[in-house]
Amino acid sequence: MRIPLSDRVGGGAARDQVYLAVREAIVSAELEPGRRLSENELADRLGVSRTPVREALVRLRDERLVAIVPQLGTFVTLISDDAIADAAFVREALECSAIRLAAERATPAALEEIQANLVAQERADDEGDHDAFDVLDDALHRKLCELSGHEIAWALARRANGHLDRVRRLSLPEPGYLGEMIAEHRAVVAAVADGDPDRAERELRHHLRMVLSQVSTIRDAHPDYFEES
Amino acid sequence: MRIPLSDRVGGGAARDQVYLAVREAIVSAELEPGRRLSENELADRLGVSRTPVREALVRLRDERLVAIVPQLGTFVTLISDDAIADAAFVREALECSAIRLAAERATPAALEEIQANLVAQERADDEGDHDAFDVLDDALHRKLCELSGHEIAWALARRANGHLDRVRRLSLPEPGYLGEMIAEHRAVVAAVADGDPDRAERELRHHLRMVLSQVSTIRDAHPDYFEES
DNA sequence: AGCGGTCTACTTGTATACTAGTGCGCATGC
DNA sequence: GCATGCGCACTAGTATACAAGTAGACCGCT
Repeated sequence: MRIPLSDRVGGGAARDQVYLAVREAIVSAELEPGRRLSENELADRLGVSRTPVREALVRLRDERLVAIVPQLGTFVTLISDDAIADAAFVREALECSAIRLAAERATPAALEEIQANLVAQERADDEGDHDAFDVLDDALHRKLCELSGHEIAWALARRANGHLDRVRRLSLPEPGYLGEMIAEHRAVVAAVADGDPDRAERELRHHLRMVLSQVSTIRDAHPDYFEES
Repeated sequence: MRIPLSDRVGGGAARDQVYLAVREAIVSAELEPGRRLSENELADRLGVSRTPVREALVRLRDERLVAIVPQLGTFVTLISDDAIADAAFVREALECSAIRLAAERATPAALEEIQANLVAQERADDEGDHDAFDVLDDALHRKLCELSGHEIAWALARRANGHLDRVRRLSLPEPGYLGEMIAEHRAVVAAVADGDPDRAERELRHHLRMVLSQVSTIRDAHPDYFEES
């Protein structure tokens, strides 16, 4: 079982790879909400020992994606309205604060990079590549946070965003949905380019709340994934 | 060395106690910035094994209070202007968003509890009990976040706040400083009680920025604690 | 048949053993 | 005396062993 580090795919340590793998599995609902996990099973499946698995699970617990019950088991948390509301609140607070600064500090070079991202989003839309769009979406929001000088805003928002990410990944986008998202992105970016913090914040807040509108749809499609409130 | 759990003071697991103990030691500068830590030494000192120590250190790394360098050592981070700015940004974003909701949702019962806290703050000021004031200060901010319905705002703000906490704890308050703080607290609470989100946010933002004014003082007193920028 | 106690198999929490790698010091050669 | 190279002691990362506790199945009793 002792595998040299160099044989492991990816650059990071075992703990980080376990974290990424399990998080992706949870967010994509490959590990469905409510499912019971076992540190031993995960360790076997990923070819590592329990130690890095445990450290990864602790991080996921901080994100409320798993619940660890001593002497009983570890479970994928059910999607909860409270957790979704908290995630939305945190993300809105952090990103909207960040974008105000971004609007004041944006440089032409950065804006050019962002424009290229928007073009790529449209290409992903044309090709119907939903996964590529998600990656570009994240990259755009991250870039906007970077512009504020507080990259930590994105890191925290992302970490708080687990429950919302699950909703996003579960949703099968209706035709035209991506186009709508891109239009909102453009509106936000335009306000930043104009150096208008108030408008940028308003547009972003509107944009961030669009995702919430999908929650009820997903809830209807997968009631067993949700916590009863 | 195998100590039964019941013999350990406090209610939490070993990992949590290690976390609290080490965090307190760092924030109070008992473990001074730049100091090298050793998992083995900490484990011996606290009477536990390396495992819970490691898990605690990972959490502290997330808060940027320690830096873990593989195969080399773990170090208490130097206080950094960037980290302070990030902490202030995050705290301002989260708490100011929360207090807007708090101003809309505050109940008479909660306001009464907050008033009692303010009275206790004044008693602490009279008695010159700075530690008690810090506890009450935290309790007040936490309560205001709770009122918003997003307790997570306080949890995240606190976790992001490590570098600022160190500054706060290092500062020897000048006479009248606590009185000023209490006056600002009263102004914030009054705006919340009036149900005025805009004023509450403005007052809180002003209040949160006061702590920053102490940074340069501390930097002059302990230049070796700071990262050169 | 229905109920109750025990026992097993599994869980996480903690402790310890081992691996790979780094820096520092000391000894050796110049 | 000084520079260089080797070795030791210590580090964090990972693997494994042990401890404590829970749920559920199963067997015996009423």
